[in-house]
Amino acid sequence: MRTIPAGKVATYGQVALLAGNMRAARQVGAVLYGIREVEDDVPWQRVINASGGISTFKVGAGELQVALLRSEGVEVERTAAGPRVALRRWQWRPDLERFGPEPE
DNA sequence: CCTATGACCGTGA
DNA sequence: CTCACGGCCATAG
Repeated sequence: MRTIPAGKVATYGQVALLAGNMRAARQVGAVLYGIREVEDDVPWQRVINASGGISTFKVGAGELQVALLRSEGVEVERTAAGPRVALRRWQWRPDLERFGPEPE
């Protein structure tokens, strides 16, 4: 997760894949659940679900995540279904980094 | 060993 | 766009 660049986001499944098991997305979330926000120095805020939404249920954590993402340049829009990020544009694509920004 | 659970995912209606 | 379903697999009990 520390390899995810600031200003980009990754999905749980994506992280799971990078970790070796594409189908262990749930475990990724389970790990994040136990993260010590400050001390562990991992950009947990860059991990969102496959729909571009925030998955945490911890009160306040969602707001914090949105704030953190915005502070690093990621656009988070407010929809009826809650905060949402356009993966089309903000998802980290390790294999495409050298091609520059994704054009919408 | 067996069941229930969950910061998930993809597909199909 | 929304919703339901089935699949996943490490953990906890």
